Amino acid sequence: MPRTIIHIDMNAFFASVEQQSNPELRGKPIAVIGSGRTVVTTSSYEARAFGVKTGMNTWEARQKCPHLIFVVGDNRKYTHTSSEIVRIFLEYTPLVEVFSIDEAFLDVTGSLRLFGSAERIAYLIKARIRHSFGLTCSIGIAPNKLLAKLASEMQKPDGLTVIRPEEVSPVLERVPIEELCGIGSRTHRQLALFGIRSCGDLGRFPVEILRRKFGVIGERLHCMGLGIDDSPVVPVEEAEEVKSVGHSMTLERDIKERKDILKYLLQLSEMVGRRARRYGVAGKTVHLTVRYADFTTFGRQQTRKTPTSNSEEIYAEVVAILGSFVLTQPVRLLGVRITNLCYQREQLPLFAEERKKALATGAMDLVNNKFGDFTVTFGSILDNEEKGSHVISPAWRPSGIRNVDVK
DNA sequence: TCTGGGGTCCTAGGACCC
DNA sequence: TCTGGGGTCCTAGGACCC
Repeated sequence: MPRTIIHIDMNAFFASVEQQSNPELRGKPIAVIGSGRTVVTTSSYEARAFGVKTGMNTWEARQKCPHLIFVVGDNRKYTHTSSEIVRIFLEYTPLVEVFSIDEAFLDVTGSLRLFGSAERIAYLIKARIRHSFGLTCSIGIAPNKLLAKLASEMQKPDGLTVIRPEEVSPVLERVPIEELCGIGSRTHRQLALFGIRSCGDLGRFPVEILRRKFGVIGERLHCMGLGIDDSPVVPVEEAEEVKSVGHSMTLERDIKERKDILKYLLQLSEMVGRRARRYGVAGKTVHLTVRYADFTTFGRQQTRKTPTSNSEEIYAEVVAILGSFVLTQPVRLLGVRITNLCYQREQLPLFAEERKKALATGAMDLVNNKFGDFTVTFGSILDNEEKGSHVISPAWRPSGIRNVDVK
């Protein structure tokens, strides 16, 4: 049974939302940033014309575009708008997968008869989003998620691209492999060593060699080259439960004093514990992440006898982990995460209620459950002068990171 | 003023038990 | 005394996504 999948990608989402909420910003080059040591999260198309890109630091962005306007991001605004947009999607199919705050997959196979065609649904959605929010999006229509996402990338902004089943092979023949979702810079480079450049090349390449080189990923790569993807569109209420909860922060300045480090670790432990308790989860394993001034990053973890969501217990584990090795450089970033999660619904009836409510109320809660925790307030921990950047990015691709080849 | 923060999945090696 | 193998859990790190 062939499916029809729509992928919707909001154009310059955060920047466009800001331009809509503040008319003075419309038509101008703006960049949404976090606070502290931060990078450009999203830039408006006017700014992109000057070469301002996601991931640039503010200094570099200013060099590219001297009259660039910096706007500190407001996650609440973005999650709210995102929720409202998902509400629109749900009017066309119940099968909506919220892929990120500005992207979604819709399986409209069962809605075609009612609305006429996938293109018509796409036009209706575009019109609704433009009318209600003044925002544009790029839409891809294809027989599966892999190809729908590829299609939506093809025309920006405000595009609509259809890849019909009979067009799959000829289209893939000329698409570079790095355009596919799932092929990052490392895999791209490894495949290039085999002389594989286009999806066509990838599909023709012997699968055994891919399997030997990449393990289970090899199989998947082969299918991707052929445009095969059977993964279903998973509505949020059927999505798997989260597997880890964590927070990290890049500090305003690199620090080496143990007491300063502990201060931030307490704050991070509290943030993690609080969120875990709200989700009704407890973790058996506690992870500490450290990034040094020179950007080398490593982690240490410790598994407890019993799971915990208690901030003090998490903090105690983190302190123990920190004591188990020697810091050799000033610290740039600290992170705390719990994994090996147990769900404690029976102990937290409130959570069950919230979950039920979430399922009933729809889009708003769905999105908030997935992305709504951006605005963490740290009640008891107030003396840390920096809170880091809490603007999450819809798409950040490292531009200047030095990758060291393994072999 | 070089380089964020939230996740998932996979691999590989070691400990430990039967 | 020696010689395996399977299974599971744990740890560290890497690749990928937004």
